[in-house]
Amino acid sequence: MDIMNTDTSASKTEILDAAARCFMELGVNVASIDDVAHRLGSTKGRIYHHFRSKDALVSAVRLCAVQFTHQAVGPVKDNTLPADENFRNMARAHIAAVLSHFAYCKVFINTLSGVTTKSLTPQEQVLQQEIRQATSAYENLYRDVLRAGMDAGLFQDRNVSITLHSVVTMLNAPAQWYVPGRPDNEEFQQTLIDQLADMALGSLR
Amino acid sequence: MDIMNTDTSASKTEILDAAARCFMELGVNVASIDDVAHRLGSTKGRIYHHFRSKDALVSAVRLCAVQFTHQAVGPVKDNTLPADENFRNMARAHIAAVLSHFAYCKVFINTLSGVTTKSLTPQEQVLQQEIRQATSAYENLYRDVLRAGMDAGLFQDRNVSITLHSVVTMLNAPAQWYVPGRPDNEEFQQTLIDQLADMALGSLR
DNA sequence: CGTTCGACATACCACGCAGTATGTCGCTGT
DNA sequence: ACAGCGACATACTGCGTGGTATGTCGAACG
Repeated sequence: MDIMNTDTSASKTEILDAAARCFMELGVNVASIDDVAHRLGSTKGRIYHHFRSKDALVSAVRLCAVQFTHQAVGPVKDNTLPADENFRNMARAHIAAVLSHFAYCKVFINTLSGVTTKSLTPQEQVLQQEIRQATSAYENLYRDVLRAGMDAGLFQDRNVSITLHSVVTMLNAPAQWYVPGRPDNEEFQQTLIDQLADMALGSLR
Repeated sequence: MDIMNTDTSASKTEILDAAARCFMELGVNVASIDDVAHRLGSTKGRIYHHFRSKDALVSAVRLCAVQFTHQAVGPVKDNTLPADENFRNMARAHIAAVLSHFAYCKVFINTLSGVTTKSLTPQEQVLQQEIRQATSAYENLYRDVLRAGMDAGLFQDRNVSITLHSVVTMLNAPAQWYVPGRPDNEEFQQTLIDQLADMALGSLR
């Protein structure tokens, strides 16, 4: 009777996929709910049945982006490894995740600023806080490794916040310029993963 | 009779400053023309007298951002220097420029994606093209140095596009997270310039 | 087999905001 | 002193869009 939880969940993720793509292509503010619905071959009713508001939909997409990367990087993190090697593995997993869930990640980084949507309902503020919390949790994965590397003398001893923000931004950079879909042989993505991870690691030592 | 060119120019830059701040604080799409006008103590009439449309105003702000950094970095570039030293000077100048013209640069990086404002007037497309051209010209400053450094064996031999995009994104990163205005002693900004430039350089070799 | 309920579709409203048409005021040239 | 123009202010409109209220339809109950 109630494995239809899977049904609603499937419908939700389908909506999220369409929303992520619309927001990616048109921009979060330009894309309308009707645009998302039209891509689904549906109408607004379906979306507003699953999400309270447009902001809620956007927040859901952003939260997914964080969860995707976290789920990709968390498992490969291994603190028994030397910090530099550990970091490289994490960086590679992160970049691969960004490429896999491109639309979500692009929306996420494009909404990092300008979310000052003034007076939002308490319901919304909770979601925002949830995202910030998830983001912080994810960043702390790197904060650990950076501190360990600095203590071990493997990384330059720099301001941790500056280092963290700079390196994470660099790892997210493909979401800003990479154009997916092209005759884009898998090979280039591997080159991208290899070289960008090396650059990120190089920026630390 | 016509040094009032200076007058209109002064009024325009005043508008641009207000627009950059509004767009930075509220987001480009959320901020309305009326918001910008209100910040100036004026009305829409003044803005629409100097700019054909809102998109034209946004484009003007973005173009200013590129010009600011170009004017800051161009003069310090010295190809007689070894590539690594040359790059470091350019990076430092770039970061300093980002901090100086923070609002403009923040708007610029926040509008890097999502400018697919579908059917825009030819007038607008010209502006867009002008911005892309200026951006390319600026990026070519770095492309030169990267190639020179790779040829000289000072930098790792990597895909130039990947390297360029990654490094420039990293140099622009402060526009995404840095919060100006705080009890922010000048000292931190110097630390930021020093350490971020070092990281960018480190990512190359 | 009637009832209920979830998952949407349809039709509609309200409003914010870009853009415009028109008015006003001060300066400048002649 | 009058014409003309530049630099705005004021008042107004139209449309896009977020949100809602209501209808429909099929599938799970009992």
